[in-house]
Amino acid sequence: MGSAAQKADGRGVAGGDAPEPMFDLIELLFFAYRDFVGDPDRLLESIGFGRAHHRVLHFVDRQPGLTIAELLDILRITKQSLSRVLKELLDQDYVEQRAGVSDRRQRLLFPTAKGRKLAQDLADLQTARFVRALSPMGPEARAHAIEFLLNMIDPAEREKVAKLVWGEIPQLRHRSAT
Amino acid sequence: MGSAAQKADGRGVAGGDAPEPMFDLIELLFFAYRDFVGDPDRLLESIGFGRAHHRVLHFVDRQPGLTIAELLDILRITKQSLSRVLKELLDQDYVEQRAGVSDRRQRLLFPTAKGRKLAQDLADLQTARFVRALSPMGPEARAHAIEFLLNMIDPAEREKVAKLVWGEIPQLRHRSAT
DNA sequence: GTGTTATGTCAGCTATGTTGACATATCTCA
DNA sequence: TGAGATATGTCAACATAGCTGACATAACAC
Repeated sequence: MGSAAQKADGRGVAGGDAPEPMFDLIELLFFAYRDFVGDPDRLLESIGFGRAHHRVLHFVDRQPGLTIAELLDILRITKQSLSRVLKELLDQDYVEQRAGVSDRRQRLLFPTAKGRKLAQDLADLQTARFVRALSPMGPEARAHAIEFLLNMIDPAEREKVAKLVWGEIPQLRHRSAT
Repeated sequence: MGSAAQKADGRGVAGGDAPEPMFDLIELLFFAYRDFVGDPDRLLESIGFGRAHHRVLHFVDRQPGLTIAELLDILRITKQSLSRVLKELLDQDYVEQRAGVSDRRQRLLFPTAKGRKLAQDLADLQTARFVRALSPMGPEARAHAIEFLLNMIDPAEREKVAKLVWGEIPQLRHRSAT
């Protein structure tokens, strides 16, 4: 870390201690995330939806044809939690189901035109915030933010997330290993 | 944005449209935040606490002598929500109250030794994740992450957050206004 | 001494997660 | 072809953490 090597509390004298707590990053990430979800929250509330609906719609929009099992794996919630929210999205024509082609037990999820519109509006709100955050920074700011956020994810999850985000991994992005 | 100026859907022909959705940043922030709070969640669960307890303890630990009103303002929750969680922290000796000195209606909140220990353990978990994320990146990665996250916060809130995080604002950090 | 403020508390509601148990349709494979 | 595994649905009950509204108390301010 930068400076601050001296401290007067009970630790940090010598030996393998924890590094200085990064209170700034901890708190900034807390507030940044709150505002990041705040924009969508307001729009969703106006149509009687919540964050849970947002997550489901987002991933269905991004991965049309997603199965229930895949969605549960991405969201890491139980099927009972998912079903309440998904039922509302289906009933109100934001999402539709079709039977799987090779396996007719599967329910493939697709956004309707109405669902794609809402998903796009929500993504636009969040994108606008990223644009406002990054535009006053250097040209590499976006790449740095992507690398930083990817590195914040559990290493065991990164490949799965990268596949979900970019399809089939863009180019192995570790400045690390060497 | 990098490339991708052509698109085939119904928009983006000309005129002041929204920019391309930044799905990568949207999803990476979602997963990064989930893992960021996942470490504390597991520790908290082992002692019967939840995220709400974490937030309260964190800010009491960081701002000893915080009043109820100030805490409500930081967390943006109602006093009824706060009171349930705070009561448990008080009952179990993680936090203690003292009457305000100049205004005895106020309840000043302080962490106990036990509370400081827990707050530190939680902060250490989150700090370790930041260290793992930043160490394979360049020496300026931390400063970039701080600037990025601060810029993600609502402009109207930034000064308040900066004061909370650094005390009295370090040095005006806008590469933006030129 | 009256009105405002800081806080506490009771009661009930909502959103979103959980577990456990069981039902149904479909697939797979011996 | 039939038995077992799999994908999904559903019922019921519960937990956490937010909310609103109403009312109480103590201490401050003028």
